[in-house]
Amino acid sequence: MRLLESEGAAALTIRRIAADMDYTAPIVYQHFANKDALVLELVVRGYDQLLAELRRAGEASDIDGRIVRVAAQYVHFAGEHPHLYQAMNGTVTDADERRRAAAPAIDLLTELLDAWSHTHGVTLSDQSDACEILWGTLHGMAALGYLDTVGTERAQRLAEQACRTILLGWRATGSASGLRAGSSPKSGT
Amino acid sequence: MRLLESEGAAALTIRRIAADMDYTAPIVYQHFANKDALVLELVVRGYDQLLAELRRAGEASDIDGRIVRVAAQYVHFAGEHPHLYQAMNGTVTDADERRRAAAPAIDLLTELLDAWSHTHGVTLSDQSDACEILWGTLHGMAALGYLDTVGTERAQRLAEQACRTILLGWRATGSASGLRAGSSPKSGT
DNA sequence: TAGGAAATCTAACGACGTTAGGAAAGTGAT
DNA sequence: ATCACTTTCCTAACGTCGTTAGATTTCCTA
Repeated sequence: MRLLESEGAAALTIRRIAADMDYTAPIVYQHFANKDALVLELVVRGYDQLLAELRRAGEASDIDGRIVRVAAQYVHFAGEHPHLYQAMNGTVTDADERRRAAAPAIDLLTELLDAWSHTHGVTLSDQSDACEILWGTLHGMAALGYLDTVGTERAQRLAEQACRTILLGWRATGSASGLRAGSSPKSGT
Repeated sequence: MRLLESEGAAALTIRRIAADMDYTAPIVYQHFANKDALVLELVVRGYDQLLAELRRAGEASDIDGRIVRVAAQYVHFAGEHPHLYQAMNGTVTDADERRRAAAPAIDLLTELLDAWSHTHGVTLSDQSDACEILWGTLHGMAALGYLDTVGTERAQRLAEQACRTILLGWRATGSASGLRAGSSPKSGT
């Protein structure tokens, strides 16, 4: 993990891992069936850490603030651990195992959305759809952060903004009718 | 390109590329400085094709429909060309070059958003922020499509839904006041 | 037809993931 | 202390990768 985070995926070599512990390459295969299994372990631990940080960020009082702060923390994590995050979402470990590793974090989002819809009296058309949208958006903003033209801090801001916008949009759809294209937006029931 | 799309990035080998054209490996280096440059060329062509498809999808009449259809087409492209799309967003080609390749497609989004805000009389707090959010969201939904639990069709639907929700949210923020919160304390702009 | 230029191949280097088989080191009983 | 046995670790190798140097072939021109 130390090697991955400090020198990137390209440096994460079986021989290099072994050498950093004063061993030779074959020793690694006594602990992992192959390199993919090793990377998967790193990915799982990455999601564990991410989950812990998201939980801590979701301890605010009001539900909207909690969601927004979780979103910001997600992008912050991606910015702090770029190589790890890219391994967590890369093509080395297949999609199914990644999803399984991410499940608890997604559950956290589901809980937050549940509380949110309950608090605001908004029934989302599909709870699971809403969760996926939020999850996907966070990943999208995190990916933006790696572009030189965006950067982590702005990506974090964008995540908060996107989050607030989506929540607002859901409240608008939830409250039926809502906006009118003209000039005076009356908020209908 | 044919090899990448049909057999994936793992099969995209210099020797394999050469063999498929009845040549040997060194010949490839007369056309590309190294493998990264070759992959970059594929990425650029991928963005060209994506841009063309997005343009075609953005020919509907009403502006909201155009944006939503572009969003769906983006995710559709990612689903139709998974290996190419993953190369376009992978870590092999660095972020700066990817951004440059994606620029025209992002410009298209900017134009659409411009027309949208003009049509609805909504002035977005930051045009460029809005564009990045939309762009990032599309990527997020596309990434979701690769999960077994989501799939391309649902990801496409989610993209349309996320798109509509965000637009609705922007109209709500743009029209000030908008919804009455009822009780929730929310952070201002 | 000879000679130079262009095109292409063979062979190799170092590094990779991975495996097989042997050396070394500890452990227990005699 | 010596033997057998198990555990631990390393050396050596295989095939593949990206990449480069040098030889070889092919082709055009004078």
